[in-house]
Amino acid sequence: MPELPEVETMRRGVAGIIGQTIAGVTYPPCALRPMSIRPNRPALKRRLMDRKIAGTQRRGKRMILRFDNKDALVIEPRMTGLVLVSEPPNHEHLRLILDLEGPGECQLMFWDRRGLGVISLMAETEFEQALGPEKLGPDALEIAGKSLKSRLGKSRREVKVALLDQAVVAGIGNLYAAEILFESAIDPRARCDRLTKNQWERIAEHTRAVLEKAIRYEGSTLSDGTYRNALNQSGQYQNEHRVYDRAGEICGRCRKGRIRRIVQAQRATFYCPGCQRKS
DNA sequence: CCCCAGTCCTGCGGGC
DNA sequence: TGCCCGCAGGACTGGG
Repeated sequence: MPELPEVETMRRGVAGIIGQTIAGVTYPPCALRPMSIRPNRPALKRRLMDRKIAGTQRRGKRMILRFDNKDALVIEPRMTGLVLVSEPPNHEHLRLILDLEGPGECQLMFWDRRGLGVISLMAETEFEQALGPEKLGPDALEIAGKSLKSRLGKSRREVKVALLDQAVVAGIGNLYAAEILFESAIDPRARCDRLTKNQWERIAEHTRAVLEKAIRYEGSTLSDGTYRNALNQSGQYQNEHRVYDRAGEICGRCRKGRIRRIVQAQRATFYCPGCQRKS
């Protein structure tokens, strides 16, 4: 499930496309539900043709291609979407191919098994509305304790649920929320309004540290094997998980607690009852 | 403001 | 052995 580290890994993996020009846009035949594309397919094709890729960006869990005319192609992989410059896992779930022309020319592909992903081409004003500070909080790689405290300090929400809110901080999903709170030694059920300044600082610090380390490991490929980098290779961070998907195991930090799985906001949460505290 | 359940969707693994 | 159901969860929506 691509969260910030996986999307950042995809972005870095396609660095070679910068400077190339879109010479072809194709939507491969797909018996399954097509990936959602805005505007519609013919219009997207028309607006993409002959555009030069000026750069790539990432905002939270979204990857962005910037063009010479300031248009932005915003890619939200959601659960199973991949951005690739090599052979996709299969052709059945291939949704879009951009033929690129220029030095080191290649094909840029979007593959999405479940088809929950979204691709949107936006002009500048639309982009600023859709990805602006109203919709998305600060990027998780740059989050500060102060910012978390000012946004959540009076909230009665449980801290783990609040960290998944992209308007608070952009880029954290279910997996990394669990790992960040483990490293911060904070109980995921703790109420935001009961956390101290020091605890917010710890959360911010470990958010950056966990995500940076996960980027170095090129993200997490879970047992379903879906997530791959731009070259269709697995990530390695799943081997570093301390709590996620480790229910029943003895905690590697306190060596006493057993990792528990609970449900918060209809999502699985993993934590160590031995060393993650509410206050 | 926040919560909850439902929606989209496919593949897989547990249970019978 | 085979089949069916439930689960996986990112973003969003409508009702409370």
